[in-house]
Amino acid sequence: MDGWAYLYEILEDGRRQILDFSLPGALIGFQPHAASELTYSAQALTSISVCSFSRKRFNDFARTYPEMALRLASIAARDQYLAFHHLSNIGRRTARERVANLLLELFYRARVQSDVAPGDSIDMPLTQEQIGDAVGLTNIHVNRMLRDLRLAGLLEIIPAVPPNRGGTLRILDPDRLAEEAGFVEDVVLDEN
Amino acid sequence: MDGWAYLYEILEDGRRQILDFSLPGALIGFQPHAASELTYSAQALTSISVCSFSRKRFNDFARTYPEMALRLASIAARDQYLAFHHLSNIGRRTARERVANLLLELFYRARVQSDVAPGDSIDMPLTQEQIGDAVGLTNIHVNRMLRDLRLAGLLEIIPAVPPNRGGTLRILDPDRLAEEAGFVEDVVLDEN
DNA sequence: CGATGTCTTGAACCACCTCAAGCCCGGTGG
DNA sequence: CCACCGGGCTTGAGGTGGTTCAAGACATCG
Repeated sequence: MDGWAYLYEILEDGRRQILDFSLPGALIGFQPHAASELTYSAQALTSISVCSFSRKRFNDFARTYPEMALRLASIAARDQYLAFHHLSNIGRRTARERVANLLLELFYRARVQSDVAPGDSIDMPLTQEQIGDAVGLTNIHVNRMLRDLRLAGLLEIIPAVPPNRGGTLRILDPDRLAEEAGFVEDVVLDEN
Repeated sequence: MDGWAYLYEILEDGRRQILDFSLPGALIGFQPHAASELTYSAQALTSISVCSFSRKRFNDFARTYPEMALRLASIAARDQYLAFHHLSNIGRRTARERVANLLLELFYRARVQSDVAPGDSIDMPLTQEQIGDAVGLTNIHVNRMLRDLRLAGLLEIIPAVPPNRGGTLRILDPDRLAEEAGFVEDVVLDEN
């Protein structure tokens, strides 16, 4: 309902992949076939407030209100769609494109759910290491890419310090950045 | 209902990312919010037979049979789960691990839906370039990794030649390969 | 029999990683 | 108040995993 979190998976040897970021309105942990355990988990980036459901009662509810179940399927499909875009991003783009793409995505996603003027800045409580783990890069290389993007006059980013402090992103030239990153805005459309 | 296909996305400049492989039983193209266009498409790898639904009638059907809608949500959630694993694979694993992981995943997925004995070989009508596009590598490097895995006595793979001809994969030592790839079998559980 | 597409291998290159050092800042304890 | 510490940012230098370029082999197809 409020705040940011991220979903991640840790590999055997400690490597971490961030799978998605959860902004207000997100549905996480939905897994109808109760048999299997989830192999990924979630971590809050800010103070967050959530609304939790009992899995069983949630399923019963969906069964009696099919419109609800369809909506559920719709949300899952959209999340999968987003995951597909992350796949293309990580699998086939350069480091620079990857971070630009991620930042644009977060920028627009943050904007749809809380009206922010274009060119404005948003709260983005991410550390460079987290950005790296989301796009498959080293924190160090993320740092260099951010520097380059900053020097190119495309964005301003002020770092997040750990205990809930700050972290701000301002996209100075959304169109040019989107051009460079091959970013398409529709990816991020509202889940309605 | 029969045959293999893959879902893929083409970037502006022609780079291709394969997002998922569709085996018999898969549900593809489900996108309830009819507004937006899909930015990815599908391509058959073999002769396939499919069963198609009108989107509207499908939604109506789900509305009257809520159990069906829930099942839909369940499938979508599972597909998302799979996409997450692909993200970890591409984002955080080495080339060798990536191809090993993909081959193991396909091997087990092919096995659950058509009973194949363990250690047996399966039809796998993939070209090395397609493997590369699925795991974010060059066809050339995929070739080297396959050679290494073959020389390590982990698998045998015979290539697929384009018009529906052949393509076979035999995993010689599934456990050792899974160990090396960090592969967990549950990922691939039946969608029931 | 040439054309096409894939597999295969070598050699050179480069994008990104690893290692290492220094900085800044906020928090903590003396 | 200051010394210290930890975590994140920043930058440099060197190494490497994977790419790019190039060439050849082998099958299938018309």
